[in-house]
Amino acid sequence: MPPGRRERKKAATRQKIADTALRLFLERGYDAVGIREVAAEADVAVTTLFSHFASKEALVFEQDQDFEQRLMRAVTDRAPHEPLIPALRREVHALVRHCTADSAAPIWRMIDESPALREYEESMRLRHAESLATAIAADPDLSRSTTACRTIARFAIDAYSLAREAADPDAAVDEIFRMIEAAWEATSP
Amino acid sequence: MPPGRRERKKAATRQKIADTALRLFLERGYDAVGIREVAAEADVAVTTLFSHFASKEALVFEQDQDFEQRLMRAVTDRAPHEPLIPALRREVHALVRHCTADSAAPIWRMIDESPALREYEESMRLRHAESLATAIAADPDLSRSTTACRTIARFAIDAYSLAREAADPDAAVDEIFRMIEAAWEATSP
DNA sequence: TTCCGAAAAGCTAACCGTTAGTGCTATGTT
DNA sequence: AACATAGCACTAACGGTTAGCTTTTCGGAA
Repeated sequence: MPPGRRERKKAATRQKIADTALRLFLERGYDAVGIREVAAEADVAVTTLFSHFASKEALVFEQDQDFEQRLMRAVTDRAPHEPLIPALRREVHALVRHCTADSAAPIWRMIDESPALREYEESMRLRHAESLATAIAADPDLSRSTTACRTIARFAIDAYSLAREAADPDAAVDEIFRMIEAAWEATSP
Repeated sequence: MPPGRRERKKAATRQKIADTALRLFLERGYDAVGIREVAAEADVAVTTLFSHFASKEALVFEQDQDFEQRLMRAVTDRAPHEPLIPALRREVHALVRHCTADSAAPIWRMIDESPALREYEESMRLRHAESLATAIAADPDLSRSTTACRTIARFAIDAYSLAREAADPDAAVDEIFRMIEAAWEATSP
């Protein structure tokens, strides 16, 4: 059954809000644009805006679920008997490249300049680390302690976060993952 | 010259605000107590409260600078030629014990129950990691890359954060630091 | 001692993100 | 055709935070 008119309209409203918000934020700065302004420009009521997005920050990180699912799939969908760490490294490489692409630069500059957005992203990363830890703990090939799984998941997210800020992001991913590889091997029986 | 009356009064006001806030928060819940209420109970104006504390959350994490300085001193004040990782592990052990002591339990329960406080603490941890990374990078005995220093600092903070939530915090610190030790050795030439 | 400049504290009034309450309108279903 | 419901709008408010301005209090110089 194809999506009905109702769902299409809802999706369109959501998209229009997100597009309008991002445009205004990039034009005039995140902090300088109020929620009431975004709603007016998108021609919706403030309450409608908040029925689509849980907070002002969520307007910026619209597709953060992609991020989370890609990390988990890097673990669950990897080839049989492929070791964990290289699979994770490959995915983190891809994510970092995606974030450091020239087209994404203005958005990340905006995020860096707003403490509220930075805090929100930090919080998001922790959620992602928890999901990743669950995926790792669920793999029967690995069978490490809960603490080891959560630790490696945090380390992988740290790699993403640190590499994004490094002068040479690609090299930073490799450098950090050499450390993560050693940490992971230190947990095997 | 000993501190004058002015500074003593200022410190007393600050302390009274912090004590009142913590008492009210523990009695009736962080979210259930408003800033105006804290100010009234401490007998100060709201603006005075905000001249002493940057935010409502900062009322709870009053002495977070202690935390930051203890971590940095564990690096800078360690015995000559003492390796880095054991010194860090010792300090993280102490910090975790301090936070998981019975007397601190109600405070951490309150923090766990409030998303705003959790986010604030996450943000604090990142700041602490940056300070720690600076201290590590400044040690001439170590001479690792900037990325390696920042990575190890993050890992140490992760250890603190993860161990605090583990069933056996002491054992978790040891387990995670075995991983950190391996990661650190993977960076030596 | 007296007086001045500055720091601390106060008051008012607002801004901004967010939510509850209520009702209207369009859509999918019977 | 009629009903149930999801989406949206509007108003009004709440709570954290800040700007602007006045008053009090202290430290030191005259």
